[in-house]
Amino acid sequence: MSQRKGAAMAAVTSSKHEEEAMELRRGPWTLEEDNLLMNYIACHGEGRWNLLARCSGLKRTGKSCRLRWLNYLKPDIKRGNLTPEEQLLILELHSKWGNRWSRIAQHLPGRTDNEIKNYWRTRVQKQARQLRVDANSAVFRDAVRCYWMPRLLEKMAATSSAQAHHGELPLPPPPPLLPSSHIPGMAASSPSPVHGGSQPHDATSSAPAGSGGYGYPVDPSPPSTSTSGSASTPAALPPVPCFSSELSWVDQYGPYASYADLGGAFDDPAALAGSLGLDGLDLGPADDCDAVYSDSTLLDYLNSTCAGGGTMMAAVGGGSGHANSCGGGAAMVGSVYASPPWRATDELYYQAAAWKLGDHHQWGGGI
DNA sequence: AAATCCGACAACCGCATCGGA
DNA sequence: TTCCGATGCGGTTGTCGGATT
Repeated sequence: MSQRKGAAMAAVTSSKHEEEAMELRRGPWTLEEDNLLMNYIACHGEGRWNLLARCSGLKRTGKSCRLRWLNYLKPDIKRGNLTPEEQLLILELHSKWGNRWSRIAQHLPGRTDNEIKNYWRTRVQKQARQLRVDANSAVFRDAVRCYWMPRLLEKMAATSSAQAHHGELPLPPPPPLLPSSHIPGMAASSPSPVHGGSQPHDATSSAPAGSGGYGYPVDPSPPSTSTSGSASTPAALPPVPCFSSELSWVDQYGPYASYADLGGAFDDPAALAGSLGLDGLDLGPADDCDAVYSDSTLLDYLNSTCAGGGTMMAAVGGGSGHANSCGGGAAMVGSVYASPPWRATDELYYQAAAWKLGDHHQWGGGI
């Protein structure tokens, strides 16, 4: 091929591409386009998106058609706000897999990876920003696990009881749950500091390095005696329920048994919460609970529940030094089930208090 | 009432992976 | 084995509507 001919062909190709680019539509889809796409898929089925784009009369790329169908037009797409159950599931699965949105979406029927991703970015990361911590930091993961998730459980319980109150069908019982002491690495008497305990991760299940997951670095140090002793635990602090992202019944039902897989467990959140050792805990008034994941922020909640900076700073300044962060999922669960007063998120309390009092050096750095 | 800000969500882009020729 | 098109995935941007100033 001569250079001239090649140049000519290149010019033709270039102008052709420009022409195609000129013709291709972008931006929001119109009703007509939606109808065209739905009709075509009704006749020919999904897939072969480039062919679809060419043959359907749509001036869109195959990619665009696929995305529009999967994220918006597909009949089983569930619209509306994420339920507390779904939010809890997202938090749980993100702790397991990190930003594997499509994988997470597979466990939320009717929800798309895009929707879940947006939820994470707009809601969850917002909380992290307001706390001035990284969303993947241990402190924030503690906050999610120890505050947000229990409140979602509370919300589920409230919803459940409201439904029961309105005479709806009785809920099926939750599946039998093993006591934590029966779960390897979660025995109440063994506050093992080993990261992740004996969780049945498969080769692909661990969150990508640096991309989150609520896994904790190995922290061989036992809970600080200065904070684990009941005498030094600030009485003003409310009970802090903690549970591992690797919940016992997840282990029990297999490595990827999810909330959704458990079905009935979600339908009776009160029982579920009880099974997690969260019942009977003072989680605060219901509206407070609502505020955590809707109207207000996690920081608001921390501010409201931290019963006073003075108390907390006294705890910090009173010889406890630096409170431990969660020393590992198993250890943390152990701390809940075995009920030593040491609590994984004490540091968060202290840092929130420090922040309130203007000591930004105590805080984990801005983002 | 107008301007600005902000949150939510739809859509796009670049890259990776897969499968068939 | 290599190439190439199709598809999937995750990050990012654009747009819109409601809230706030």
